[in-house]
Amino acid sequence: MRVGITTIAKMLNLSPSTVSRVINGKGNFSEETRKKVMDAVKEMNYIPNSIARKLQQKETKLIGVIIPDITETFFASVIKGIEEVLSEKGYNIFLCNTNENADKERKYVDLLYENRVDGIIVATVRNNIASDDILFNGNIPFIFIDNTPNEGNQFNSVTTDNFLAGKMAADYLISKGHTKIAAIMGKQDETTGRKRFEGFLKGLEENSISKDESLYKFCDFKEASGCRAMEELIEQKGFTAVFIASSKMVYGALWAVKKAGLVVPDDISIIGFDIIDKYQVISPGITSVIQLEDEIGKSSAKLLIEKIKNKEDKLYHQLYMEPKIIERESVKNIM
Amino acid sequence: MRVGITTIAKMLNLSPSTVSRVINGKGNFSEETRKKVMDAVKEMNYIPNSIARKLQQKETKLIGVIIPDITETFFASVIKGIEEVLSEKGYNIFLCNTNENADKERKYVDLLYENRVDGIIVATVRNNIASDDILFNGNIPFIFIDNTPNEGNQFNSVTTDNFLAGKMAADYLISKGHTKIAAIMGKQDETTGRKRFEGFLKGLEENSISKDESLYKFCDFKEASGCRAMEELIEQKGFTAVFIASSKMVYGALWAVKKAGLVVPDDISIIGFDIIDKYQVISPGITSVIQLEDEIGKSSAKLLIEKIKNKEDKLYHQLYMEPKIIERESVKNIM
DNA sequence: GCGCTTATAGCAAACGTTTGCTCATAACTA
DNA sequence: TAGTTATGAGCAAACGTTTGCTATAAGCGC
Repeated sequence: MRVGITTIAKMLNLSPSTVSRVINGKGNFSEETRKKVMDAVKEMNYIPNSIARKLQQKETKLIGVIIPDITETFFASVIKGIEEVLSEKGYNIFLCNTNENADKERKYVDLLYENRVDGIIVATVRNNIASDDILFNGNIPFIFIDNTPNEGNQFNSVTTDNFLAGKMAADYLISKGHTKIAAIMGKQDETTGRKRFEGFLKGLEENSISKDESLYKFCDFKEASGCRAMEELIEQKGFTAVFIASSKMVYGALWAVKKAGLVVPDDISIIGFDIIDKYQVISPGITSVIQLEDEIGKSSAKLLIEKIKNKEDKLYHQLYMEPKIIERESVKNIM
Repeated sequence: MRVGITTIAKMLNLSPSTVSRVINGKGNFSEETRKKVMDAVKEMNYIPNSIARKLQQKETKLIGVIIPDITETFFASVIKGIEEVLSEKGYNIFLCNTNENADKERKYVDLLYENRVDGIIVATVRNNIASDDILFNGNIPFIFIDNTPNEGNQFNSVTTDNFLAGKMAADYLISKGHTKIAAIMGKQDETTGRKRFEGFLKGLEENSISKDESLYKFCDFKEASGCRAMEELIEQKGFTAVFIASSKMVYGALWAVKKAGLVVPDDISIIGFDIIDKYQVISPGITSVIQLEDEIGKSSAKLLIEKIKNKEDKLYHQLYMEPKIIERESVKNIM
């Protein structure tokens, strides 16, 4: 039904090889045949079959992108960044949304292998990937973003410097005079969550503020748990500021604050995480550590392409993006 | 380097065909050879080559999903819905983010054709697709979501009933006693924007409220234009309520309201669009018409799969999802 | 004219599967 | 016992390209 390169060849009394060469513009052919072929291509509405080409070339120009939840603005922005550089370089995205399900993630990795993608970018929800996992043993280049499982350096990654992010949050609050600082942290089995907390503690330590374990709540990054944590803190008392390590937990926490009849920042100062809120629809504006989302996407895509072009290069790159703080109105200066 | 079906066949003194049949579990083979093959598969770490399989079967199990901006929560949610049903049915997503660029969209369509995707779901930014466009003339099933270009019924689509949405907004405001109603509308060359406005006008008409063209501002769905429109309206005066037809324009408009020192809903009542805000971080909460985002995703995926299974079926399906209104605190009852 | 280079284009293998057909053998059926 | 059916497995074509190698003819220097 559909015309292929051979159909055209037959029609023009040429061999498939010449037609192929004309279409791809490589090799030698006369201007005359070039024109004949191109005309036929147009007239017969020929559409190259990438599948066949990919089989031949052992290159699919497809990149698997595995993320937990495309609905989180962070990941959406990352993907946007990825797409931008990928499409420019002729690569395309095979999208895998895992719904934060480790099992689905594993299956998607298998699928990507079967589909012979040229590379993989993965924001994993697995906290420890077995060293005999296909990811580590297959020969498809891959980059971890956001969360890096496992210790050691045997992989490439692009992440925010979460340790620094946590430290910056502590430093900031301290610089505003706070010393009784609570924290609502994400999962500690993920590097994203753990490093933020470690950095936070480091910030306290460097400023000679002693730890108060009772003020640190560990949640799952989601709204509901942030709300619950804040409720507990409000009941406990004994703090003037809170570092909340994800945007969703901030939303949940704000809800708890409102329900308790308290006011930010008069009663409680808050420094959040990933609160972009470009048009300040939240009031008071929440001062927040933010990650450079699309930079993470772009950098990971660039790094991956480098790895693909240069497969023998066994060097491991681990890129850390510096976070920023956006000052808004949620932290009271009590100096 | 990598083992294929033939490598295994050779190793076991079998023919590729039997190996293939064992792996796919179709055809006849003895339990003995089944075991031999399966063992070899495991031991040699055989990974099927989907590309080869796809070439042979003329089926890629790939669905092209074209959207303007994955960063908009609406599209992210739609995609999530799509992924859910697609992955369950063994299909995968070839993601195309067009950045609202019609040209890029066109190129992506070509690319999808070259890649022989089994189907396409497209939220187009093109307001009129030529009738000789490949989409309409190729033989790949496709579904429009969100925005449907062209008149007529020669395509499948899944969209919110935007006319109804606009009408519901008008009806709601009127039911609260408002009669001087402004509107900040999106692009009128897209059905999404136009139908919302038409429905809105219909609502006025049915309630015998005469039109006041000066109160209707036409924007581009984005924050900045929403802000500007609201500034104009505030300057003009002469209204008690506004219908704002996109979430981003609501954010922009709120900004303008705040800057003008006015208060919602005391000075201005607002009914927005697509304001999900599950945890009410915006205050006052914005009453809003909302679309069932993931339902749109799921339904479009289901419909597409149906079309793929049933290519001869030349029936066109146009599904309209009923919007909902979420009542919050941004509309004052002045009855 | 002779050898040599260069420009064109064809041949055929390869990429890794799937599948219709054939074939041999074993197992029934009457 | 002959004829039919079921079972297990191989052959080879096909899917639509790309590409290394080869063949032919023309162009050129001498």
